Amino acid sequence: MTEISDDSTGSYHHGDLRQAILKAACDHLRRENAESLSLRALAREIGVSQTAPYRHFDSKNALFAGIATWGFQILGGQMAASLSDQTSPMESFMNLGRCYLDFSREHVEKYQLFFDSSLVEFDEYPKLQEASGVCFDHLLNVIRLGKQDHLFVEREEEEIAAIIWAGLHGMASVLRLDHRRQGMIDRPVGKAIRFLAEQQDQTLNLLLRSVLK
Amino acid sequence: MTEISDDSTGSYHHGDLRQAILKAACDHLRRENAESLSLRALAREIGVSQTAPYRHFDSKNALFAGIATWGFQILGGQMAASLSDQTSPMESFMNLGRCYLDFSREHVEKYQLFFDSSLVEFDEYPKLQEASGVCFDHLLNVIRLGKQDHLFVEREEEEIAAIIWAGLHGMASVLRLDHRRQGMIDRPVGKAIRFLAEQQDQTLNLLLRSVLK
DNA sequence: ACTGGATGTGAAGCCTGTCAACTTGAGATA
DNA sequence: TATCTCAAGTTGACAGGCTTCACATCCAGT
Repeated sequence: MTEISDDSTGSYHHGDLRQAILKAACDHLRRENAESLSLRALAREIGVSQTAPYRHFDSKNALFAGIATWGFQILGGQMAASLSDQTSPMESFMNLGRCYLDFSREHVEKYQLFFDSSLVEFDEYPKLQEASGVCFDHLLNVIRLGKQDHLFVEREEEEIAAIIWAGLHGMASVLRLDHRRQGMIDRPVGKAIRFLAEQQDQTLNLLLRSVLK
Repeated sequence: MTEISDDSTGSYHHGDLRQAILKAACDHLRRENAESLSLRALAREIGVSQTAPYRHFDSKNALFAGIATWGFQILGGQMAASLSDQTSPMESFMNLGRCYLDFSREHVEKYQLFFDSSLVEFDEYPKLQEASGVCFDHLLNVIRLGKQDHLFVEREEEEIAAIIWAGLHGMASVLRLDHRRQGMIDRPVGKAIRFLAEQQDQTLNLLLRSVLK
């Protein structure tokens, strides 16, 4: 500590390698894809030895699980925040939906892992299950509020949650295609995707209609 | 051709290697995951040299694109079949939905690739775009029928299609989790998934409601 | 019979995930 | 202060994967 801490100085210990890896991995996933992500390349980029990441993640899959867990934690926080201003159940519902879609857009790389069971095996990571459970509970809670006001069709709360969740994920997935499929821009499917992107709020409203009384 | 064609006889040409690779790859994807699929292993399994697959697929990604294309062709066929028996637009709609969900269940490995842009880059494979376009057109056609009967909310047909498509994909995605997440079986989210699985038709109905007048 | 294009082979280069054994350094303890 | 301990990082190595290139083999049409 006698000198200014300097990145180029090869200090043996990184400081917060775990977080650095998570961040670098996310950056890569945004630019490239999961197939081409390599632990070695990440390590090189960060300026650390090839095997250093293994001190923090048991395997490449564990890294993906770590990213997903991080994602759910962020999403959970944003959901909680979006629900904090007390409003009607209906309003809360819309806020939650916007929150979910915003997250899926702003954290594409994390969101993608939520549903990619070829990269993340939920069963092996209790913390991941925990974090995702918290998010689902937020949705359930809003539905319970709505049920008190007899807003919804006569179904179990979990079922209504599942339908809304599916709808939101469907929207997120289709919207995601927007960035990638330039080739379809002139086809009907391209037009459809653009509609969804431009009229998100109204689509959210329609989605809600499906479970309203 | 003087002898009975015998698998153990090392005939230089395989006959239909391309199809054999597609099939073997699908088998693997059903059992394992995309990350662990290797062209070499496939070749070994089929009994052909490591590099033979490259005569039929430019790269591993091209193989995935090939599988996805095959998938869309099958789906397109099944959609067409499900629409062939003339019924009401409403009935057609439900048939199409069931058809989509059935496909996603019976061809998990192909369906998965439809939305996995880390494995398949749509823009690079015109045939893939073509095949997926055909499927989307089936959906559009049904919606046009419904519009003639003034069934739907006042929106462009592409927009209605996008909403239904998103809903169906959402359902398919959530249902897919059923197989994998044993650890969540006792959590609310597990209950939700089971609901969706057991009451598919009613959920489809709800989904439809969202775009009905 | 011949020839060209499609299909399959073998060797080689480069990269990756992962493991085992080693080193470093920062903070606790005496 | 001197030492101990242990998480964090390093080195080197192995097995296996993708992909390319030059070459071999077969089939179809002339």
